[in-house]
Amino acid sequence: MTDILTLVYQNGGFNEQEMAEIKNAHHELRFKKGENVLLFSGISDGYYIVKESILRSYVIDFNHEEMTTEFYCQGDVVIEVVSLFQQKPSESCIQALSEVVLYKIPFPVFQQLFLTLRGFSDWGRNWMTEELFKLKQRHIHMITQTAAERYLKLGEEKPDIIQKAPLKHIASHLGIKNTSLSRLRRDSIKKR
Amino acid sequence: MTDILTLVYQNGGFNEQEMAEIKNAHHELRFKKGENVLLFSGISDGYYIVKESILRSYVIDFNHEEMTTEFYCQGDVVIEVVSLFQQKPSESCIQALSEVVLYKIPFPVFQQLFLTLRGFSDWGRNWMTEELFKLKQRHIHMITQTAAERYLKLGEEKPDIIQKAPLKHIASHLGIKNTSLSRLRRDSIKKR
DNA sequence: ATCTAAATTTGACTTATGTCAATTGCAAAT
DNA sequence: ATTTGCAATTGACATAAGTCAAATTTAGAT
Repeated sequence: MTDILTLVYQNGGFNEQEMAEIKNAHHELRFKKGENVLLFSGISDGYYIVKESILRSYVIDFNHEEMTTEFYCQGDVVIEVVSLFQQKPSESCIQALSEVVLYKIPFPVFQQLFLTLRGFSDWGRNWMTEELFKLKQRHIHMITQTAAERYLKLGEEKPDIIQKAPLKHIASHLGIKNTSLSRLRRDSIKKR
Repeated sequence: MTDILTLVYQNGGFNEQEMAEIKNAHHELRFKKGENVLLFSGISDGYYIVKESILRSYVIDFNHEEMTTEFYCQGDVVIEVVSLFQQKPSESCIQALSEVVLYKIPFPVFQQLFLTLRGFSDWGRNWMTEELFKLKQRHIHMITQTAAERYLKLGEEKPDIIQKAPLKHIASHLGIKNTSLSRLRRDSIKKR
């Protein structure tokens, strides 16, 4: 099995020594189901990558309901961008959806890498660029596709989530109510 | 009247000399109504800031319809992020909604600034960070608020747009059909 | 293993927004 | 000033998703 960190950084254009330096900056960390990697109003203490299992990030919306804004699977970078880069209180909460294993770079080490390894800040900017692109795409999908189409799409992109995450979190992430997703699932099974 | 560029860069922590260097990198440029600052599949040739009037950026969605993804008003930074930073063909098109005056930094100059002025790349990262935050907020609003609420919000944040942009563009930006926005406007006037 | 609370499912009904088609308004080009 | 075509409005009806409440299933705690 190829190691996750190699996959994550493979397109950064790092040489062997740089790659080793980056990898060494990470250490493994576990969270139990339901534990929080980052709390509301907490200040991000580092940068994480998912080694195993799934997490979600959520906010409390204007109707005082939880809304899942992101799911994280193996290989995903787990960041609350504003809180990490500007060291401000987080607007969202990041939570393990089951026993989870992460790689962490603590903030001071992260900052150091950013300053000393030119390629690392480039890598970071590219990551942000892609993130912006994905958010724009998501917005387009939200507007132009039905909930059923969005559900199928999530299933293709993150099959783990469809299988393992609780229905209510998937529903809020898709922008529909639990009841609607429940019916959606029933009906899409019927069709087959 | 305070000059736009001062406002745009005031929180970047630049000293006077740096500020002057940045400002000097810009030059003024005009576009006529309907002209494109960036075309589909074009490669971004620089970075723009709105001096006067309004623009929009749009994509062609899965139903082969135009969808306005962003409006730009005075002081806004006009970028197609992926195309600028990765010099890839643009997925969207940026268009002047009337006679428009922009400040431009041509790509090579932009890149130079990025490399030589430490604070400029920091400024860029902060801009991206905020952009990511805004996109997430927009997503939350799209899910939790009604079209009428989103319309009012746009009116508060970008009153210029509500007044000057064509209804159909506002509608597609809000994620509703022209007909629905037309009715929305009628009904909200009635209420008063 | 049992109990309890939370998550999911389902039914009946409501609401926001979409669809389609006809009409009117308006602005650019001649 | 007149024409022409796109933009906006409106009516009648359709549909996706929401609401509320009850029934059932599931997972955690004891």
